[in-house]
Amino acid sequence: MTARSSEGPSDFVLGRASVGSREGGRLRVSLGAMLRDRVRRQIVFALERLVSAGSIPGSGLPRVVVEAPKQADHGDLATNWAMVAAKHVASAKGGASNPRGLAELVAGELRSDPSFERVDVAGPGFINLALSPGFLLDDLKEAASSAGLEVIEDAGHFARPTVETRPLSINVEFVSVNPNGPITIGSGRGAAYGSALCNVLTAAGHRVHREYYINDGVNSEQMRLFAESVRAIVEGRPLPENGYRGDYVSAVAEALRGGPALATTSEYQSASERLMIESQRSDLEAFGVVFDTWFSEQSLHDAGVVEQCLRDLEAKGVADDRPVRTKLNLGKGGKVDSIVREAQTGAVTDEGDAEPAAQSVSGHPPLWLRSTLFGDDMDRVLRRSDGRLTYIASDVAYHRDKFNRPPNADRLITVLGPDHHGYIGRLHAVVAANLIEKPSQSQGELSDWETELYGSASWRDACALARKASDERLEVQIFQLVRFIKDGKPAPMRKRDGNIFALIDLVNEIGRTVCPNGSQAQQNQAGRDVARFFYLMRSHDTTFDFDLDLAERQSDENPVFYVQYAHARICGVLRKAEEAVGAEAVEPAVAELHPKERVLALKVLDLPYEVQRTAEDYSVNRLATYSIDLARSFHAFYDACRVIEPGDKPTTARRLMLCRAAQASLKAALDLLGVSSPERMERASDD
RNA sequence: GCCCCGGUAGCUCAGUGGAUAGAGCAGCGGCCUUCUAAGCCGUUUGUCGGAGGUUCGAGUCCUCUCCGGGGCGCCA
Repeated sequence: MTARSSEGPSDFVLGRASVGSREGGRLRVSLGAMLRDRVRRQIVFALERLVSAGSIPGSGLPRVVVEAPKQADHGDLATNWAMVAAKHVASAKGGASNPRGLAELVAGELRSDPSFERVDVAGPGFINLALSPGFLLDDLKEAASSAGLEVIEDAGHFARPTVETRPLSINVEFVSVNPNGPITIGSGRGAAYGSALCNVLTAAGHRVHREYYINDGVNSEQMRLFAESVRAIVEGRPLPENGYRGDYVSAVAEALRGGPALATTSEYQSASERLMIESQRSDLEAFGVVFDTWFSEQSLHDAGVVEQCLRDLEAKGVADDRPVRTKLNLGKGGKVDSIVREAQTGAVTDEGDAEPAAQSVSGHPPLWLRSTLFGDDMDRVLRRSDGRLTYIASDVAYHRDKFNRPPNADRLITVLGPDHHGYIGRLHAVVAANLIEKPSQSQGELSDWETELYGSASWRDACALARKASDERLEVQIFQLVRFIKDGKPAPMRKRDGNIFALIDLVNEIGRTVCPNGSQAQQNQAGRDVARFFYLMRSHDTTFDFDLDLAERQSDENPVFYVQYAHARICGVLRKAEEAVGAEAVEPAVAELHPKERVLALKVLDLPYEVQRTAEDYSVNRLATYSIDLARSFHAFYDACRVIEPGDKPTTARRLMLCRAAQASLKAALDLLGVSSPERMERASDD
């Protein structure tokens, strides 16, 4: 998050803050949503008083940013405002002003505010704040009476004061593999990431649509080969070259053998696809991933919209069948050095050998998407010379559909695996080609390569504008490779039959190991919890090692259990309190907090902030880190502070409130990750 | 060649332009008559790959560079 310098007082002063507003009769303050905003508001009030008194100028002041200091003895929260503001104040007054002096001025004002227990100026000009217990308890009360995720859904409204966000309609497409095999442990990362991302975006107030794009185009090479493999097995013939093999292929063949007779490969294709899609759906569900829409690529062809889209692109001048392909020679930083036009003399077979045009199946030249107009490094084929349409031809229609179909997505997020990295430029070109408008008048010099590629400044600018629009509306998130570690060494990703391990097998294996005496359902839950947490622990943007040895350990070192155990412990305390104290209403003691209580309270109240940031940068792993931190804070508190003290009911009431708040935050964080929050965890008393 | 990701403690990794860079694991030493010890507390560990730059301040931003992983099809 960047601190924006402001134009005037209206910005540095409250901005659009609306803390504690009511909307629809529902109190929006929850989970301390933005404890930081409440603090920020108090600081802004102090600054306003200083402005009124003429101590500081009333304009040109920077925005107040509240941050958490790394060192605990630097207080609960801090602001660097004085350091940033010093130069503005100095120039406004035409004299020197040092950050520390300015900080002292503001600190003096803040000391009269009962929200703060202590206000210190430190280092080069930080203002360190220790919050008063009453201030913290107000927020904890809200959090304690909340019910986890339900409340977090309001977090987006709180986000507004700090960052301007408006609720968007977001379509998130993830997993989207061919229906030619089970969901693999590789796709598992995308499944975990995509589903958790959707949870977070929802929590931040957006309307989210979860979508799976079924790559079932009848022209797909892989799908045809898959169908031919299944057919070969059913008909007892040898597999085609590079055909599909493995248990699941036989299983599909077996299932089809029992059904109505199939005559053609395309009948085999649609029948086996249906079976695979059903199996993928059930595997994903076992992994806690559910989609709103399963969108069939083939349905676009069937409806004729792909052909229509191609005609539209030709009319717009971004697709044509001239026998030439443009490539961009890119220099450092993606700058275009020069362009190359390659004459396309004929069709290229699957083996990559060029054939004379006369021998190509149809004799037609291919239809090109001129994606280089939008910065892609080479033009892409939409219709092959044999007349068949490519995958990106469907993508043109698919993206148009995603934008135009209700609820009319404001933004598309597409989650892709590392092998699709090269696809980003193409996708943006596809969207830009859809969005391009007629060029208007424009001026400016054209470079050599621009002259060759665009011919005119107005066309160049129209293409650049379309690409910009595409960048704003489509966000491609690439997740990186996962490496599985077993016995301390990288484990093979493939089984003996050559297929990548299935996600469902990973879930089952972990479940069985971790929960040997559990029921099928318990094992599935445990396997899912561990697998999801591990997938989400690390940034999706980094290759990471999935440590199977650690994942399958049913104990202390396993971070999943560490976090879940904290939740179970809280539930245990609350159950005990029910018996010991009952429903007796006692006002929580507003008194000196134990240091561990304070740390826990601050961590609990940090959740909405974490959710907000995660919804901004899509770094879902942050919530896994947060849940571990929160669990740690709780365990430390639990060990240091007795909660149920029959002789001290006010303190008991306060600590129970803290427990309930911690429970709400912890459960919410786990819910967002798609991991369960057990109310009890019994240690398996064995060996 | 170009693009993407990474390089932080012995290992796996967090880290929001801020103060003395943090966890977990591994190692060592303590703590259950007490709300669940799947827990807690203490202790050891750093040329943040390297070089410049931007500024009050850089692990974080920019440029260059070295090393590792991945990607560059009329496949998806």
